[in-house]
Amino acid sequence: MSLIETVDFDGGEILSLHQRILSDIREKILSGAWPPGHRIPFEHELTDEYNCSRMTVNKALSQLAKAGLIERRRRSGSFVGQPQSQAAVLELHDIRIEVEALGLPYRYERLERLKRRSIAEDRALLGLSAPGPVLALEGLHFAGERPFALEQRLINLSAVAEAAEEEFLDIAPGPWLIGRVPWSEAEHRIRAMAADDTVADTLDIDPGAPCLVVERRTWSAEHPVTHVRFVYPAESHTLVARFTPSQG
Amino acid sequence: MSLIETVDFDGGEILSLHQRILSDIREKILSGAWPPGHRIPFEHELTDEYNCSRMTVNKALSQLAKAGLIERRRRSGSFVGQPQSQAAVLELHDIRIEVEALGLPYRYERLERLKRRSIAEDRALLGLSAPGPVLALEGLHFAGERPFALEQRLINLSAVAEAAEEEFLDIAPGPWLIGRVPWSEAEHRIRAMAADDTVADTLDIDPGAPCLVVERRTWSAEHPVTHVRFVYPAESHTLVARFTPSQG
DNA sequence: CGTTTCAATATGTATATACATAATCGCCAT
DNA sequence: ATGGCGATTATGTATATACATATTGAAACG
Repeated sequence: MSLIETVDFDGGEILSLHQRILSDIREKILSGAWPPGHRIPFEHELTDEYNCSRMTVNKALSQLAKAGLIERRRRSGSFVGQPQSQAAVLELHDIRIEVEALGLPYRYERLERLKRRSIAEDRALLGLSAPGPVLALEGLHFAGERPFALEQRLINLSAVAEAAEEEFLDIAPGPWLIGRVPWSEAEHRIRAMAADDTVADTLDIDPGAPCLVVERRTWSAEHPVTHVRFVYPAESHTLVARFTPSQG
Repeated sequence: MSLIETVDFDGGEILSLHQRILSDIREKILSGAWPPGHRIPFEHELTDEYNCSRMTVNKALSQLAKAGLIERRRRSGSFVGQPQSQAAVLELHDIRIEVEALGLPYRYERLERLKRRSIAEDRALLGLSAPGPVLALEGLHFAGERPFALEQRLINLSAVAEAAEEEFLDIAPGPWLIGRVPWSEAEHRIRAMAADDTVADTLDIDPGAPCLVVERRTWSAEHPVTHVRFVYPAESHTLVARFTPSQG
């Protein structure tokens, strides 16, 4: 028999001790068996219960604490936390993937491409303080024959110089940027908007029709990279977000 | 001098070794110094660099791996991951807090309250398979004198029996439920919608005006608890979501 | 009676060690 | 060549131990 035991139980899943402690406690909390405020067993008690070292218990509890499920207090013990503010994780996929998930053929078409020195509006959208070259793009994502989303994008050419050479005729800027910009932070704004005449015409919907607007500002290493606005006709799109007390 | 050293540097922040390794590596990845695919030093190399034990390095790297910043491969080493699909964290606050953040007085008013045996539509919204008692509520959240959001809610009375006794005259069901339902999972759907005549009248906007709709389904311990639909006039509300490569 | 001090306690961080396991590399026999 | 085999290597998981640190509760003191 090995020194490190793995336990085969229930569904036949193999869990490490660490994971078993984690899921046991999580289950107790999520089921309500241990309500908010309840003191969970001390580390040394769990050490006995699971017949393992304190380090193993400690790692599991620290993880639960980081996930916000429990709160740890020196000298007092660990307590089930109060359910915090609703925070949901929103997965924002590439539009190609969304369209193909619907079983429809995807196509991107460039409508406009303009290189210019940033005007005040560009700088506001990108969060730039000084003027510099930007690329303004407008394009349309199709699902089959129907417009699926309108994309209006600004790229900060000081941050992504190579973009100046790219035509973006039928490759969308999103996928192009991923892979070229290493890792980034982003801020998203989601709102509803009535289609103005131009947007309505482009998306082939009625003027004034409701649209879902998703705006994203992206930074890489503190430098503004891009600002993009996606406009979806209301019928074409629902964002789905999930909240599960972190599996952390 | 203590055995466990803490290091005081830069901004004067005290970081544990563990945290220092974490933030050093994160910085290298986010700055692009170590691009995606780059092999980061082996554990034993970092052990030398930071003059600490492998366990400490291992904990830090495992954490980065769980956060998705790096990918670990046995026998090969650890590598900077490809920036994954955009996932953003959406904080969905209580409406009272949102309104008060705007500096406006908040008020909730019940419009309707109906206890009934679930009809098919209720069960579809709640995700119930068998019929049972539900409470259907409709209420209006005010910011000052103006309607801020319309709330249409179903509560599964089999899961939250006490709700049957509550009038919800001027206390919103959201805050009431928090604290009574221990920990929960939720699914959110966000979309744009045109106000129909009833909604327009209630929210005091034009029929057909765009609205942002946020629907939330909540479970606790696998049991459906509540379904709620918030309808915001487009002007009144923007959701903000942030994505930062996990600090995990 | 209030305050100060101190020991006890539970968690926080780190070490050295041990063994497990998956993947890869090179060797060898076919 | 090539297909299998074993050694090597880097990570994965767990242990026992040590010392740090915040907090509490009780004892000692003015």
